[in-house]
Amino acid sequence: MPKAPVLTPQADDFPRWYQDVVAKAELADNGPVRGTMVIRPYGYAIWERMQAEVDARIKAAGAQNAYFPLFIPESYLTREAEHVEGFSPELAVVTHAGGKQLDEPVVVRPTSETVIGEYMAKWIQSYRDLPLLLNQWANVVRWELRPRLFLRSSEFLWQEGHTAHVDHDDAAAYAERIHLDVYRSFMVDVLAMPIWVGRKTAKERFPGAVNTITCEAMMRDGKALQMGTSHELGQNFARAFDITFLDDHGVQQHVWTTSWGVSTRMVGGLIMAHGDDAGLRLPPVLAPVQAVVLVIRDEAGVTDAADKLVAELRGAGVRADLDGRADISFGRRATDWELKGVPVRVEVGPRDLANGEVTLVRRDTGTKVQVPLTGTAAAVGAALEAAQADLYAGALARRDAATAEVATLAEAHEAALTGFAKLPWAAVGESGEAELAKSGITVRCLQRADGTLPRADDEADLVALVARSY
RNA sequence: CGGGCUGUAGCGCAGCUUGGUUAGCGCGCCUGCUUUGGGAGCAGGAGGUCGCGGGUUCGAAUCCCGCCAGCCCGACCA
Repeated sequence: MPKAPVLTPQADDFPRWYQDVVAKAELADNGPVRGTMVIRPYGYAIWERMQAEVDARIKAAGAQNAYFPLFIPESYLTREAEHVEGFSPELAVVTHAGGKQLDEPVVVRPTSETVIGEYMAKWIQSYRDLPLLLNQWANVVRWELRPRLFLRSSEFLWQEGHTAHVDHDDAAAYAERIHLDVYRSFMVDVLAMPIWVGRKTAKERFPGAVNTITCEAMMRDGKALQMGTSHELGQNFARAFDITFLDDHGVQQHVWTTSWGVSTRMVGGLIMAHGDDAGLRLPPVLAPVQAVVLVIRDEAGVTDAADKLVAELRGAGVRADLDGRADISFGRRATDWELKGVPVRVEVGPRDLANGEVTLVRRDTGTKVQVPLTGTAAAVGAALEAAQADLYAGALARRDAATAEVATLAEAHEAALTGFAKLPWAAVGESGEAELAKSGITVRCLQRADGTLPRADDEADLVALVARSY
């Protein structure tokens, strides 16, 4: 009899598989308040790696980090009509504090356009103060009825950028720049995830935005996940918060603002885009631990050799850790590292050492090769590079195989059972969008025929990408 | 908010129909010995207000009533 699988196989029950991975790879736990999430050290290490990579890109795009308060006066939210309408169902509101009822209730930020707008108004006087490019790393609260760890929780962690510009074109260009140079670059180069970049339909747009650009990724069950968004807010918030500047002709004008964010949801996306029946598969560029050196048995100088290997790998710039827990069976430890998705395992045992070699195992492919002890660092480096490329190629192949180009709504329905459908936006329209919604299918984004970003909803010959989504 | 289901050890469950010893099983946990090249084996051990409250009964995890909580499906979201 074969052993029971470590995880529920994806093909049996994908959501169950997801929960199993989150639990067994020790990524997160449910918090005591329904919908809240405890991020465990390994899950948080993944998030910290994401933060580091995204933060560096944000700074390269010229934005600076700052921090705004968790509590926002309720009145701020109500100043922008669409914004308050969009968020009010999921607001957590503090009515009592300091032992008494508050004169004005305070909301826990669901996003910070409003507070930041208030301060932009204070700080911006002249066109010389523009553009103002701010970002903050923070937690936000959006009360959720149907929570799922990482994908949808009542409190989550994210980065939210908020910028102000002299005119529409500068704002639009910056929102697009962030989307491509920060988000797409990060998702493709670090997460090894292919994504569609497109424009949200009016129905799917951020409350208060005039345009929302999205990164849409496909999970291994064929469903879509929105991995990040950038919004052009036009002058909506500038008017609501009176953010004005004196232009170079001495004329007072409202600024044009943008906002953009990615969250801990990306951890969920990463799990579901790459994970397999043995657990997580982390792309090497992201992985908190890129290589684990595993002592098979602590005899004949094996531990010493393993220690040296770890030091050598670290010297070569590899994030390497030692697993010298020789009191736990080899098989158990091997499965644990597979669950955690560590890209490369270097196994060292007496037999290897006797031959002057080590066993190198790739997590993504499962391939095992013997390499000379003296060439380990180089072999690990090569394996990491190959794994990064192969994970991307695999995800891209799966996505393209599960994306059908169709012509009609009926065909789109069919295709969305297993993946994405691409069809002319003209064949969908707002009525078609409502029709699809009845089956739980949404228009993920609109693209031009060549895959580039549309400048307007009513451009001719736009293509709609539709799918079921998380 | 409407419909369906479930509450028994950290997790997953059996037991309930037909009330009756000390409430079991798997995983996990602790101790010891033997193990360690794919989730170890054996032996011993710890761990429970059976969701909560009431009722029926000599006796309730089991039957009855009420409550509470959670899960799944229909309107929104990073």
